[in-house]
Amino acid sequence: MANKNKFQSVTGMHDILPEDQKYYRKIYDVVSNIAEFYGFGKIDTPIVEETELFAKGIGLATDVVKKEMYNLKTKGDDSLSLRPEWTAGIVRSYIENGMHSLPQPLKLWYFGPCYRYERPQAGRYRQFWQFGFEIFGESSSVIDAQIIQIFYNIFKELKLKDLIIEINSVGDSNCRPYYKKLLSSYLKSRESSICPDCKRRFKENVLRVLDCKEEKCQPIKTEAPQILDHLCDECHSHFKEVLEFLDEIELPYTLNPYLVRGLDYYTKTVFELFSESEGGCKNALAGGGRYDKLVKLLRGRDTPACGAAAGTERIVSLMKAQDIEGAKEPETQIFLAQLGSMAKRKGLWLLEEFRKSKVRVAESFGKNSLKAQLNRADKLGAKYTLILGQKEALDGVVIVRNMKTGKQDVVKIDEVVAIVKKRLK
RNA sequence: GCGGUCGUAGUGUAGUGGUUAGCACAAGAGUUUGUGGAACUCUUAGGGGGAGUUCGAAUCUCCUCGACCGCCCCA
Repeated sequence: MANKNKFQSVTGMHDILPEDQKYYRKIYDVVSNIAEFYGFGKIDTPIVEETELFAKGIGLATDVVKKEMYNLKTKGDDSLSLRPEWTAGIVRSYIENGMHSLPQPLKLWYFGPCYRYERPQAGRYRQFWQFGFEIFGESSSVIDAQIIQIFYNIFKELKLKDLIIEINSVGDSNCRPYYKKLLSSYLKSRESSICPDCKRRFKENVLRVLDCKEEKCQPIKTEAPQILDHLCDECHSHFKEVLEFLDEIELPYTLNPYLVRGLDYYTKTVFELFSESEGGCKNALAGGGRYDKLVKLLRGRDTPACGAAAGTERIVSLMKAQDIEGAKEPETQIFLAQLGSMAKRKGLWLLEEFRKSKVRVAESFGKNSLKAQLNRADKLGAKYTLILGQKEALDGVVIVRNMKTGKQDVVKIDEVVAIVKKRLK
């Protein structure tokens, strides 16, 4: 503990305060509207799953599973993990709930926190919110394009600038093993000239060498055999079709033959979305792809699937950097000020009358000075302040003060709701 | 897991070995106790934590915690 007298949030996790909620709400609104339009059903899965689900689904050798999971043991000696991403859990749910017997393709979306034990950094947290879309039971390439389109549309609707899609194909079990061999033998011949990290990658996950940013590895990457040249017929035509769809809907993409993702379950299409604007966040805003083998791997029926996820914190920070507004806060138009205990009681009652008529009224019942209450009303930007004092309470009236002009009218307390409603129009 | 920068009231900052640790904003109370947006007064509240050096540490050293930024990896 950093300070024995104070608690603080744990490393890499932070509060989302009221002032930031508008960004999250805006994102949620846009995402849920789009999900609804495209016919996705919302799903929530538990934050905790069996460790083995992730190990098997994401891949034992991946960094996410090997060193970034929050693992815990229960009293019953079960090994559980906080979800580092949603897909494995959703696939589990798809299988467990027999969703294969629902009309296919089955479309699901989600929005919620994930956990990864990593070093916190720009756009990276140990607790972070992801939203994502998954489509099960459809192998057609049009689905891949549609998933990309959905994410592009979400970002477009959020007014994020300079969006770019990077796309690649990582092949499938027919062609990827062969390509890996090819790449390995190529790299073996150049092993002396690659960076130390790549030497390690070469052993652990050859494909990741393609992702290296080291200067000295670039020429080696350029001359390396590219997976796109070695896709099997099926993967090749699938990928070609995806690109044709993207051309058709005029999405700005670039082929990135070096794009390989860190989760093992991908087959065929993989992609990431970025914003290339100033304040340049090199982090992907969203990433995903096709995972045709995952459902079967997790002991379900052989079911093709495709999906992607986006990082909410990264989007929020980009929105701030690009001066994009969050969801609009409701305005405070009416403030109810009271003086004296009798007025306070009447005020409590009057507030309920307003609530029943769906008129938002702010108040500060805890304050006793009228001055302080008017001050608050002013700061909240109220158009009218209703003043209810001892005198008014006795007479059954309320003073309606126009905050702009300072003009005040005395109206009957039974009519004030209707009168205020009228004035606000 | 590895490297770099940093850590003073709620926020933003000043102060480089001895100061009542200063300022601004915010918050709260008030200036004829029933009238806001100005001014003024007052109040709340501070050197991340722990050790060490020293007569004396916010200031120097070490450890630790945290934040930010890279690497790795990812959303």
